[in-house]
Amino acid sequence: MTPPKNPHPVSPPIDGTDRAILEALTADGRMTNAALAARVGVAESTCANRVKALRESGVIAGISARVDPAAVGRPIQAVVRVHLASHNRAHVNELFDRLVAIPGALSVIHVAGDDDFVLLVAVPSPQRLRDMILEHITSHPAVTKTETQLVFEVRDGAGVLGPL
Amino acid sequence: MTPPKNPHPVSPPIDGTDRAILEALTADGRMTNAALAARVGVAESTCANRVKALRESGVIAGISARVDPAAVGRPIQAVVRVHLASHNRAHVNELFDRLVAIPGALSVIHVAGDDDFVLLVAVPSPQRLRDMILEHITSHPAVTKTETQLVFEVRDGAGVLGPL
DNA sequence: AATGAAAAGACCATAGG
DNA sequence: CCTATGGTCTTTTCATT
Repeated sequence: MTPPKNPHPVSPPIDGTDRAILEALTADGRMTNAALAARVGVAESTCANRVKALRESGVIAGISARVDPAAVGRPIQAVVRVHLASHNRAHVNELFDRLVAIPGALSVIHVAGDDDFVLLVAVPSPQRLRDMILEHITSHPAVTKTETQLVFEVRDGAGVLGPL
Repeated sequence: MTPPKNPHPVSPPIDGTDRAILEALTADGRMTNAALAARVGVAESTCANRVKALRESGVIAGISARVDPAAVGRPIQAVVRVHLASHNRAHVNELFDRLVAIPGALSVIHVAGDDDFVLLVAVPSPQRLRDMILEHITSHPAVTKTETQLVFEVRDGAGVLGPL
């Protein structure tokens, strides 16, 4: 008999090579496979296979460009916290769908606690922030209250690859 | 005499082609230059030049892999809101530096409003969330209070390229 | 699984319209 | 801004260990 399998069908165990690949591609997602292989110390073909496996298993959710909101006409950012009256499942899902579709929404988080949703949005001006909240958020019947905080600065954190 | 120059050294105006490039690279940051050129309808040389300019001017802040936190041992996420006693500049900056260095910190936002910082963190377990907050946040002398909300789900928003 | 080597493909710089 | 052409670097595939 083989020993018990990893209970997770996806996400095969991540070894040191995989972690090094993830670190490198987090820093520079367009690094060539050749450079990546050299950096992590495996053959190019091996490296290419690892990356493919990491993408197919979803460990790498995607490789994408990060666009500076200010450079495309949205210099103001805000955190908007949304409270709901009804936690009815259909209402929550429907609102979630609406929130992610708001132009300028960067991310939408459904949370447990004081609030129900926390949004990060980027807008052209404070006036447009007000319009956005009134039109897309408080207008929804399930929303009882929003609290908005102007963003001074966003910084990426240390990320997910450090020590557990 | 040449006509007056664009006053902005960085961020030259973004035209439709640039927007299309940004959209494509946001969806797939590893698209080849040839594929990108075909998609946006310009010559490959033009496309390569546009992309280079967008990167150098900072409109494209970077191209990087997004790693699924759950796949690397951090299945629990939380939003942590941090209140400060002192808004002394040196204290704020020092705390900001500490917060971004916390292992598992995904992003740290300095805001104006009820809170001073809003963090998104990914941790291995609720116990480790508690440890993280006690050790790295509430232990700081300027922090008076934190409020933590468990994350049910994070979704990317429509992003920054839609209509203004 | 990992490797090395060879064929196919992508990229960059250059020059000219 | 487009086309075109080299030369160089990369990716991909496959037989081998």
